[in-house]
Amino acid sequence: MTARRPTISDVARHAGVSKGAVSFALNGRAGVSSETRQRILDAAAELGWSPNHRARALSTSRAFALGLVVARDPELVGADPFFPMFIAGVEKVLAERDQALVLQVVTSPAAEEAGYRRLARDGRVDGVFLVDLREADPRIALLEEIGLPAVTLNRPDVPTPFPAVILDDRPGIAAEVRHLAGLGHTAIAHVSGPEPFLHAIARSQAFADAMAEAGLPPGRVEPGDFTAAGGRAATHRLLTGPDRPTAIVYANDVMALSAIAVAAELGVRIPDDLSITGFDDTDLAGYVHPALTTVRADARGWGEVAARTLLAVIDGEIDEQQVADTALAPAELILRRSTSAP
Amino acid sequence: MTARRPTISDVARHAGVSKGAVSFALNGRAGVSSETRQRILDAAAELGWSPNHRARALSTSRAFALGLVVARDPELVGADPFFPMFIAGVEKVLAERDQALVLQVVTSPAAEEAGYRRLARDGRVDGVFLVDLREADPRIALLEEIGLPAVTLNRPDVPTPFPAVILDDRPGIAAEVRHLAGLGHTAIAHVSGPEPFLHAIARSQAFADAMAEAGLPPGRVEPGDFTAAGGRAATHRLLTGPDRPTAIVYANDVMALSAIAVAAELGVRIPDDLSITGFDDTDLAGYVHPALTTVRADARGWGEVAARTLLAVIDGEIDEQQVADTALAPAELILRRSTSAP
DNA sequence: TTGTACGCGTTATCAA
DNA sequence: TTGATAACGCGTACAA
Repeated sequence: MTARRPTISDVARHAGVSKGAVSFALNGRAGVSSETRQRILDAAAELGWSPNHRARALSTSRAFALGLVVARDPELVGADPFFPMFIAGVEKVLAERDQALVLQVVTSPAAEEAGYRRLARDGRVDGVFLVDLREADPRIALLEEIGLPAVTLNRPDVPTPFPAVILDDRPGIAAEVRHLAGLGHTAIAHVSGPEPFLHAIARSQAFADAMAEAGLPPGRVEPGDFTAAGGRAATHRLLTGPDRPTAIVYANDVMALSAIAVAAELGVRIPDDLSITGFDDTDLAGYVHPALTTVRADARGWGEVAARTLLAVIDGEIDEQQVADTALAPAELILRRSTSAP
Repeated sequence: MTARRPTISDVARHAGVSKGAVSFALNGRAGVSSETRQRILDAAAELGWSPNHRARALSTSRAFALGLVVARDPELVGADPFFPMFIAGVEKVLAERDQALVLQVVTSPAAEEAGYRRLARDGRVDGVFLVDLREADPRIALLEEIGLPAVTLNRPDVPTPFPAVILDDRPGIAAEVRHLAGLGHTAIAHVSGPEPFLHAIARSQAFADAMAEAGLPPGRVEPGDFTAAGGRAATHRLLTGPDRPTAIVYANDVMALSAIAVAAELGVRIPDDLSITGFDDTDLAGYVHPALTTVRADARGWGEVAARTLLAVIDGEIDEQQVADTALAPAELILRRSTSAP
């Protein structure tokens, strides 16, 4: 027996009413008396009816799904605890609402645009999360053009019709610089993240601002790329160049962790000769020698709030004009052993 | 102007044929002469028609999407390069076929079952990837029950109707043990992955087998859990207990990397006093001190083959009875600096 | 090749 | 206000 799944018509027949009445009753809409409503609900329960998602999607022109397009190099994604945590947060909200998450991983800018267009053309999702915002991010205009709702993680540097869910990286970096300055460091350098990313830029900016606020001369900034290889190269330049810094603030943990090896090879002791700080608080950060002082953000909470916000936008609860940004608690400093007085 | 999207009826009208003819023509099916077919194709192109995914999904009862339910702790996912790589491989295949990937991250066994059931009930996906297979994995029976096609990554330890895509972990571990034995190590220990995972068990088994093959006494095995904390604890037990090993084979990189700190704290030099090997070749592995000897598998290729296989199962191209397993090249040894003669 | 029923829930229209 | 009827979304499949 194939046990055909009961449809709304079956329920209607069973309850002795029309299809339309069933739809109203099941969606809690006015238009049916409470007693027939109950009869319909009973019939539905008895038959074990559950809505056919595809039929609903067709008739309402909704996908009941949200999209996430990840354009980072997968190597880079693997070293970052952000994505799994963020997605776990998103998932928590979506599970409650019977929504799904459609994930795309793309490896080129062309594929990225194509990815969003395909998601929109096929009506695969009702909205998307815009992560890893870049300078003059072309996706803002793209999504406006194709009419796909979105929320951005942090605020873009271009006019945007989309609400932003903000988790400010800067206080974390500032706290690190203050911590180092408080220990007596004056020659503090920074290894940044890859240029186009707004969060990388924000961290660099926060570094510069915090240095100024601490009354210190601007520190050297070496470009990094969030990878271990990039962190190693940048660290090597800093430690072998003139005016060796006594502390380095890294834009992420992986780069900071790679510095431990460079220091060991060059005979530079951490933290005695060199203090280092990371960003992310990866699983490993607390289990290296010396344990890494870093900064932790609530990526999971970010995912939850972003998901709720995006669903609200889709449901029209948030006016696109009065873009209401939501701010989360900023990243917090985790003091460990990789920092000490110079 | 809302520019209603052209439907198949519009195309039919434009080409002066029936809806059915259009459907045949666009799907390259027989039933229309090649000239009317061309006329229809021209009309479709002129109107800028593209199929309405939702309507197609409803009438064919297909989702045109595949599912991936990740039941690992998100903390654990973040430290593992497997998922992003695997997903990138999957994505490559799906993009070509206009399929989507629906991702679910769950944090409890109950949520896991509910996740699969929801995916099936809502017809969200046409099939799923079964990753992180466990002992007597209940998902095999669950998926059979709900009739959701699947492919498993590696072969389960219970009867399965699903094809397996195999990437054997064991040769990688065996190569590590042979390498260490070749260097003269005899007291080799193993820090395993968490019990229920079949890949963790396979690695432990491979370790035991390789030790026997090398003519060595069975090495000590300490349970790990793939996390840095677990790796640290296990390493500490091994290095402070009796009969300290001269080499440790870890079931993953994160645990091996955490050993570097333990060794440093105990004054154990790597590799002089202790050789260590990892598994995964994470980004950081080559950038610690000393660089980690480990094993690398082609997770991206795994994703590609798994996706192709799953689509073939869904399309009925693979007979469920004659489960045809596909084997990929096993993981390869990456020799670096964390191993040397005892 | 054509015409049309079908998949299934939503919603506008209309009668009671 | 309650509820029935029918149109709608759009492509597929089968009888004619």
